[in-house]
Amino acid sequence: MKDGMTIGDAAKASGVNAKLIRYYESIGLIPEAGRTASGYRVYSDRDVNVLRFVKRGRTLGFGIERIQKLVGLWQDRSRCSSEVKRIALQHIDELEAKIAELQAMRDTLHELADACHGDERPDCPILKDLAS
Amino acid sequence: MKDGMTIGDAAKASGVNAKLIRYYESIGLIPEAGRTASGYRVYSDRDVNVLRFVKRGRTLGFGIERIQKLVGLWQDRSRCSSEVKRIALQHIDELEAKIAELQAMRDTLHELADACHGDERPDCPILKDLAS
DNA sequence: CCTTGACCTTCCAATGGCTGGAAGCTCCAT
DNA sequence: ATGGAGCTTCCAGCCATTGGAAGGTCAAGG
Repeated sequence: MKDGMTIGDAAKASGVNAKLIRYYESIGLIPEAGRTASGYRVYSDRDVNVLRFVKRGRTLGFGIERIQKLVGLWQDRSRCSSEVKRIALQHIDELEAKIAELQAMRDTLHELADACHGDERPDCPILKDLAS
Repeated sequence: MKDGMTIGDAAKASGVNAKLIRYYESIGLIPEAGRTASGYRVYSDRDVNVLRFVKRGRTLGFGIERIQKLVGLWQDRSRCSSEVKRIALQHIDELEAKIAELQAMRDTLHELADACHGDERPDCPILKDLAS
C-alpha cells in the first residue's frame, strides 16, 4: 500500500462512502480501481479528486449520466466551456421545472390548510379538495 | 358486468391507468376489487372515487402511505379535521425543505453559469467549482 | 362457427441512486 | 493465535411507477 489508499481511506478523503464508491465503479461512473495482491481496491489522490468531483456534482443535483459527461469534459483539456455551460443551463431548467411543480403543490396545500379549521370537527376543505 | 366496470373503464373514469390500479391494489392502498366469474376485476363508481382521491393526493405530492391515512380519515365520519390538517402541514414542511434544496442548487449553478464564458475556450468556472 | 383484435390476467424486470445485510477473506495489534 | 476492524462479493430493498411477455376472455364481423 505504498502510494495508495484503501477504499475506506478514499471514502474518508472524498466524503463518498465505500459502498457508494463500489457502486459508482460498478455502473462505470468511475474507472475500475487497481487491486492489491489480496484483492483490495487501491486508490490514489487523483482518484479521490474524481470522487470529490462526483460528490459535488451530486450535491448540485446532477444525475449520474450528466456527471459522467462532466467528468469527461473536466479531463479533456481541449474542451469547450460552452459544452459545460450548456449542460449546466439544461440542468438549471430542469431544476426550475421541479421547483415550480413543488411550489404549486405547496401553494395549493397552503390554501387548503388555511381554510381548514383543524379542530375536532370532521368538516375539512382538504379532504373536500382531494375528493373532488 | 351489471353495475360494475372493467379496470379499463375505471382507469378512464379515474385518470389512473390500469397498471397502476393493479399496483395500488397489490400494495394494499386500495381494497381488492371484486371479480367476475372469469377473473376480471370489477369496479363501482365508489371505487372510482377512491381512485380519483388517490390521484389527486399524488398530484399534491403526498406519498402512498400518507394517502392511505388520508383515505382512512376521509372515510371516517368521526374524524377530526385537525388530524388531516396536521398531515397536510407536515407535507408542506417537507415540500418547503425540498424546494429550498433545489433552489440552493439552482442559485449556485446560476452563479457559476453566469461566470462561465460558454465559448470554445476550455477555461470554465463550473468545472473549477466541481473540482474544488 | 371461427377469427380477429381489444381487453383482461399474472409475473418478472427495470428505472435512479443509493443503502443494508450476509457470508467470507485479510490485515494488524495484542 | 485470536480478535476485531476492514475488505470482498452478491443479493435485496427502497419509492412509485412503467414495460413487456405469455396467456386467457370477450364481442363483433365474416
